[in-house]
Amino acid sequence: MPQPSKYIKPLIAVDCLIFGFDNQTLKVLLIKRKLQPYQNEWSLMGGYLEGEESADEAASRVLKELTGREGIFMEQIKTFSKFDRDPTERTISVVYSSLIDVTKFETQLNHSYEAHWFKLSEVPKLIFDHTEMISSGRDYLKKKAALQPILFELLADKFTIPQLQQLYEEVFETQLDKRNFSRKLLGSTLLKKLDEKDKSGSKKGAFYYQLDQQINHYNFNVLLNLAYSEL
Amino acid sequence: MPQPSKYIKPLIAVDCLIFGFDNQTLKVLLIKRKLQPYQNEWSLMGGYLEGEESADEAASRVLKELTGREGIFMEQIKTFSKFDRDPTERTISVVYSSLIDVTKFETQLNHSYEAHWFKLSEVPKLIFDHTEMISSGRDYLKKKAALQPILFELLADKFTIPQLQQLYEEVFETQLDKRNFSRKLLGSTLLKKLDEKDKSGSKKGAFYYQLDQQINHYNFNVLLNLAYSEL
DNA sequence: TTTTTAATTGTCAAACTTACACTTATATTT
DNA sequence: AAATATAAGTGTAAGTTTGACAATTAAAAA
Repeated sequence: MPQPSKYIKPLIAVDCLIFGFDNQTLKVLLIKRKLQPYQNEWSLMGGYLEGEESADEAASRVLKELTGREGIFMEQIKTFSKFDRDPTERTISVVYSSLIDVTKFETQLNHSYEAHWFKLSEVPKLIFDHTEMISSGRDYLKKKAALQPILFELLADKFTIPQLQQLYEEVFETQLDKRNFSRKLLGSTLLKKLDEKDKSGSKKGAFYYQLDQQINHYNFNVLLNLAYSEL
Repeated sequence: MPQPSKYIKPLIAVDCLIFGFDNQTLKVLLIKRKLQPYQNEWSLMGGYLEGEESADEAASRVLKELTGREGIFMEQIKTFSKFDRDPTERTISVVYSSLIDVTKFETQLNHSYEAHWFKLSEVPKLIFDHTEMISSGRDYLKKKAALQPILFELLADKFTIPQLQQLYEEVFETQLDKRNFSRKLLGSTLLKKLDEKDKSGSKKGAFYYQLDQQINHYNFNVLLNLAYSEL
């Protein structure tokens, strides 16, 4: 049994890195910090572990507090533990990343946090090590998305091929040829074409697609080859 | 500023998941726990955060304590935080994974820990959630190795193509065709052939190779294609 | 009817993957 | 000294995928 004198017992925080896509740009959701010190500075949405909560549970709670929703895609990214990362009190923070469809949440956000979506290139100065958290999360997203079809979490149920391509271009910070892109995606058995068109982006309109149920039968190769040159 | 009453302040542990390869099998290094309770049960090598240490620093210290070495490849994998994961006292554990060359460390191990290498298929019952830690780490290793040439950390400076193939087969739990394997690897500009042969594995002997300095120019495609079908 | 805009689709050459089996170097055995 | 045993090392052809490239189409707007 450890001796209390030698071992530290810090506060445990969870911070939520929330990625969103508005069919144009990849964004992160930031809030104005409510606590002193650094009150009203921009930061990730966060909170402290309470009672018998695990970090996963705390992150779900914190995420629900901001978005009003449960069951949002969420993954643990990394734990930050430098001694003086929070000058107020020794705190270790477990960072989670969520992917959400911006349009679905625009109206539901808890307004008391003054949350705002920022383009990744326009993220303001953040408190503590939150800037580093974002770059860890961005890196994680690239690698994860190279191996699994998770970027669909950022899209609405129905989406168009051009929207999907734009998303991949944003995440991997690259340009893709649209002929090759749609050949790959449509050849993947991943997508189901709908009869409906999205007319918002062009006069001709682009057909909507949905993720096909059987994402199991999916051929990972498709995404790998899209992505590997950008990692 | 958080109120001490509402928020928890647990002990912070680090646990080291140490992978090794003996040119045959992928293994993990386990120790006999020294602390009560569960004394003498098998577990990952671990320790508690002390003083102003970050988790990275604590993990390095713990790893050095067991192996006698510094500068070993090490990465943070995941943080485990379930309420009752340690029934003794609320403890949150940050798990790290290391890759080491078994032969290099066989003799240097700190014997007071009674460390032992176990095949992944023969890991005994472990304390707490350490079994889950191993499976998280194994999963992480696959994904990481699919995107980056890290498995060389598990080999000696000099290694043969058959050894390397055996390692990839172990990590990805698959069989690979040796003609295709060597064609890919030798075509990658990743390896430099030496004049020396390893005669231990066969009568003919296999030429040694080394990692070429310029791992930057490396073509990730090589590893991706080796790996994607196994993820 | 014409214009404008973005969506959609095809081809060809090059590179890569997969499947498959014989030859070679060396130690060991006879 | 010759024969044998063992794992290392190597080649090829067919099929598939990639990457580079531009014309056509649908529909709204002028």
